[in-house]
Amino acid sequence: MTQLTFRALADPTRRDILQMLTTRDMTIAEVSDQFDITRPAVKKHLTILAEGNLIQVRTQGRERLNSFNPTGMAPVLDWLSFFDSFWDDRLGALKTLIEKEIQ
Amino acid sequence: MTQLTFRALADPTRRDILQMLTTRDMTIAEVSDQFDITRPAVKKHLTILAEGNLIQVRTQGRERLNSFNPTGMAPVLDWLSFFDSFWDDRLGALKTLIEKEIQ
DNA sequence: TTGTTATGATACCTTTTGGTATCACGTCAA
DNA sequence: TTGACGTGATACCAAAAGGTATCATAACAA
Repeated sequence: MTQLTFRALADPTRRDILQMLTTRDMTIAEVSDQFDITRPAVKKHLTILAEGNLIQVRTQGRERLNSFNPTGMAPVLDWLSFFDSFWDDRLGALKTLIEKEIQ
Repeated sequence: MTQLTFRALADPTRRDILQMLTTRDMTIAEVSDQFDITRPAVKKHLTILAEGNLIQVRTQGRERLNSFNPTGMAPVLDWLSFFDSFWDDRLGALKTLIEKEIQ
């Protein structure tokens, strides 16, 4: 669902969390340490990110490791591609071409 | 402000309005005709889109024409470019290269 | 001038959102 | 086994979001 992805990206804290998770997988506690909000608040953000398919969670003992899921960004990229011709024709055309070539 | 752009894109109605405005400039009344919500509701959406710098408004007599502003999407593209290496290295590199060439 | 039309602005309501405090539960180590 | 630790879940709160109804204002036309 495209809406769940955009919703997940609408909050600045969640966007920051997402960028953090690109450096390494983290537990909730580790993520919480980086922000001035409580762990339950971070948990809520992670839940919304998971609903938007932007992170994946795997259990390891009593820890739960959260990792960035690049695939989840696809709906946003797709939606944005609608506007390709507006910001630059050449770039848009090339992007389409390369994306086709990849498959 | 990046946040104002993401906030503007978070609502599905606003995203639809934006796509509509790529076909032609429209007044509030014209936009309202396309949705099942009242004109004041549409006005609110247009205000938020304007705050996100995604549309521009010009007065023409007693009408106010709303037009899509492609430049406003830049903060989102910039933020997304952070993840370029994740979804495809070749595409990301090429994009950066072309963007530089354009300037 | 007067009525219609296009729009802006305000007040108000309900739901969602972002946050805290708190408790319950499973897991690891001594 | 017992205590500490990491996490999930729930209840609750204030603010923001999305919506409607309604009124005010400016411009066009007869």
